[in-house]
Amino acid sequence: MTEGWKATDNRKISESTIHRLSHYYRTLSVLEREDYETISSRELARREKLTPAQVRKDLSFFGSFGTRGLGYPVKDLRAKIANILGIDRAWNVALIGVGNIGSAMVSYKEFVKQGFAIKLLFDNDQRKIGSNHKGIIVHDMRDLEKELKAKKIDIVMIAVPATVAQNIVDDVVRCGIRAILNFAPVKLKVADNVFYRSENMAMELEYLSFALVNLANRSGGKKLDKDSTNS
Amino acid sequence: MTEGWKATDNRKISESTIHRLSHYYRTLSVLEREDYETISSRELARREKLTPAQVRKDLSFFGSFGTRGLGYPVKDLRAKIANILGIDRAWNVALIGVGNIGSAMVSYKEFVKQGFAIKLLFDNDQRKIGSNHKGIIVHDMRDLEKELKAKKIDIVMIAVPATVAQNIVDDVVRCGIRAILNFAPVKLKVADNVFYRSENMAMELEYLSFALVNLANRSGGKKLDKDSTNS
DNA sequence: CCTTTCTTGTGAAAGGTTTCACAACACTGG
DNA sequence: CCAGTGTTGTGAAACCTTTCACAAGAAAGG
Repeated sequence: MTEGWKATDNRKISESTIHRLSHYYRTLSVLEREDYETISSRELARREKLTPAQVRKDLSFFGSFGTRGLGYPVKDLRAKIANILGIDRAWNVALIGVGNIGSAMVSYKEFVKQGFAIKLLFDNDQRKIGSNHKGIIVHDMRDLEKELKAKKIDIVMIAVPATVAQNIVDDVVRCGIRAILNFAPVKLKVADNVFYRSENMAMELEYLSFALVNLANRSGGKKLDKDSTNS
Repeated sequence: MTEGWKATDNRKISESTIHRLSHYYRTLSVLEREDYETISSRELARREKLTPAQVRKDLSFFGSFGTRGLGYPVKDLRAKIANILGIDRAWNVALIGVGNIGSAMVSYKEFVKQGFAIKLLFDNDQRKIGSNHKGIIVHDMRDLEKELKAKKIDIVMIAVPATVAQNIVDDVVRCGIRAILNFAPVKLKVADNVFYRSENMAMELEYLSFALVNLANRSGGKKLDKDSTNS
């Protein structure tokens, strides 16, 4: 399951729209703290380095939240986006693989802040099983199904070596999990009724490397923002 | 600087193409280890869950590497992609912020494997400065410019709290760095002659959350792969 | 050397996303 | 209650990416 939801009126909602919504949400949180009452698409776009039309189109997939002549009510819009993204509730997350990256994720405060609580840890290293990370006990992989069910886990994060990641994701899917975030540097195959995302840090560095090589070769080629729409 | 390079004949190369190249590179590495001589776009596409046309089009931006009737020579194509991505050389990377995520990155083997060597660490916590992580000394942020120049750093990774990330990225750019990978959960503003990428784990979870909510609401809407092209 | 089979490379078509442009509406001030 | 200004919501246009479809070339087998 890669992409492809429909708005109320059947227009297709792209992955990019969802990611921008996440950004709007963060910006609106800041604005709310700064006591803004309303914000225009123009100002929101300026802060996000987008066009005002883009902002309006993104929001329009989900309804009309603004007032002509005035803009969008900051507080309401933020709540509405939280609802659309599903982060107005608590999600139970399990993490498999308590290595370097896994440990970092346990301590990562941004997750909790957005409603993602890591409730379960797994590893198959006997030395780690039973140990305590930030108050969470590391369980044996053999208890996977039992524990996932008991703790009502919604989302599983996978931070294991690339070589075993596919086996583990297969197990996880077999336990009925429908949403997986993968940190192993491999592309995993999942049934298409499972939501799957992958975070690949090395690939982002490769993109930068490509950019640097092309910058050096041509020493030009830079793309300017076309649509600053500064106020 | 966000996107926008041109192929030899001026066709535009998209971000997606570069990311797919990274994937092809990994698959070709596996194939080479398994002693494959050649691979067809059809087979490569099957492994990547893409269409053969997509694979051929991606490669065609950079030249014609295949032989009609035969396919692509695995070894040569891998080398060629490594060259396109710029990972056929060593890049010097510095990491700022030796907290949870920073520490994980220091130990992340995939970087070294792809030619990205972390050569420098920075922090502004006096307790961390001078300490040793995997053989690399943590430097004071005050020595930023001196050390970046001395170690000929190409790429800087930023793993500091969101609140200070913008200041740090400004400093880094002032030191002449042109490529930045950000792990802080904020969108940073950089001049458009700087290559910038951001890794935001919380945003990926939000995408999964959105997917789960929409799955629950509609219980349908899944998108099947259209183009399996199985052999 | 000819026929068959295979697979690339690529214009053209289809499909998707972003931007434009403007009608519709809301508020303000006279 | 009307004119002026500001901003949304949205079809249509522009732009970008993917897929199709096929000519061109390569190998194999007679």
